[in-house]
Amino acid sequence: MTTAENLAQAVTPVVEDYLKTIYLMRRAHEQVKTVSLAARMKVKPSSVTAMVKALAEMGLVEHEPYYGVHLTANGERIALEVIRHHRLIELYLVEVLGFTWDEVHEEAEVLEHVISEKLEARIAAHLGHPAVDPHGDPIPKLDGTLPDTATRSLADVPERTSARLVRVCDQNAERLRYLAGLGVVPGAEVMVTAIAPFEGPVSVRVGKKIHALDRRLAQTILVED
Amino acid sequence: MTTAENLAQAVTPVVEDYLKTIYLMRRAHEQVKTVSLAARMKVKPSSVTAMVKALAEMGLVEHEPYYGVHLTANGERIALEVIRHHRLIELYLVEVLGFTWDEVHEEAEVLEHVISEKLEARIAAHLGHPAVDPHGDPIPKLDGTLPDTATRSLADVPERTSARLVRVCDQNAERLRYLAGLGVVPGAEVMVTAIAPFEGPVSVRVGKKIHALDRRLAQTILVED
DNA sequence: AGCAAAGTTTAGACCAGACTAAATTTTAAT
DNA sequence: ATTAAAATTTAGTCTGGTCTAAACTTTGCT
Repeated sequence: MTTAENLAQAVTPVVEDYLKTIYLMRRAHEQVKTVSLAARMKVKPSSVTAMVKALAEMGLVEHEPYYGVHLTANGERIALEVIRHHRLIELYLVEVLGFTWDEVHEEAEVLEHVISEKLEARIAAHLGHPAVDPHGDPIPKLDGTLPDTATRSLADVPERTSARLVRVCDQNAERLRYLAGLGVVPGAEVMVTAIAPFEGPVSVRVGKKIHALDRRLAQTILVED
Repeated sequence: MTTAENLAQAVTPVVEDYLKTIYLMRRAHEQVKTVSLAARMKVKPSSVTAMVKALAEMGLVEHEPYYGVHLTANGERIALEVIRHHRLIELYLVEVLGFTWDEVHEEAEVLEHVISEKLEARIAAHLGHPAVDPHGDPIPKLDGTLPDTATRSLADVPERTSARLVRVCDQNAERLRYLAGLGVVPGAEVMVTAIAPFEGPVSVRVGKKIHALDRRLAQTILVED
């Protein structure tokens, strides 16, 4: 505080969104560069340049041009808080208010920025301090830690092997409805019956039916290790 | 749509707040003039001038300088929607998540602008389509109507008469906690034991205890007709 | 090593919504 | 009828966040 950092800016919803996105991209082992961040945030690269500069001045990120952005401890704390809000809200909407898993992302996307810590606490308590949201995404703990979930995808399961689904890393509503229709949801027990060559589809048996899933889609579906 | 009104602006949270405030002030029979609206919105009068001009261009209000602002049909529709959100959220927080009535106003103040119509519907259904919020404030119906509640206040009840409390028109958290501590909440049955002269306090018996309430406070407490 | 493509930043504009300070208009009190 | 006080508006500035267009830097391919 000896330096002239008194000019601290506000952590607005937009700032929270940038931090959240940076966190999630790094977590997914993507490079967080101006262009890729712009694509994720649906803004132009020049807007990212300006915002990253502001975030750096707030002490929330560090930026190495042409290399990437990463969060400081403060930035990460905020990102995890927002992600915790998001995932708690998603689960609450499904468990308590009867939403389906394809409906909750958009709703949580705005609510995550405006709920108080008190409301967050009540929601968490009401849900019994859950570990994962309806998509199987882990919910950051209050202490700012985020446990890892499985990293093995359905496309990595050997043919003729069973696996229990734990997570679906996709927030497209139509695909989520499609998967739910097939019974492909966290918790389901499935058998991989075939994996076509040349990046072809992955066939799985759910109950008595067999469904062929596009390889890229199968890669977003994670199974228990 | 033949005129050049295609330049329609967005109904932002700030716009919603102005409309809501204008509605509530008129409903309370207050004049809605630049200065009084500025005081309510906690902005400077010049900001109100600018915003009222914008609202008028959007067709949401009409403004007669030195006389007052009033809502158009469209403006009123939006105002009532926001008030419906606000009051449903307040009740939900109390009934489902264990909030107290003094905690919910601030929370609802931001949530009211961001919940979807779907979430509003789920909340209303979950609560059984309630008529009033925790303060006894009526909840606007889906059809855009807002039933009146009682208009007689505790200060209008004759001495040595009983009355049932139906509404507390105060959103100050400390006063609400104070009143709750006395048992002065909607639904309570009280007896007015004395009304002091010269705008003096109103004494009420709640259960076995007698409490003296400031006249202005008593006037915010409405009783059944 | 040279050069095009890709990535990044700068410069300048815009919008919403607030502000201050100054001007203007209306009201109300003598 | 005058005039002081109150109310309102105008003019210009600021901030956060976006944009386009143009410039600049790095990377990577031949």
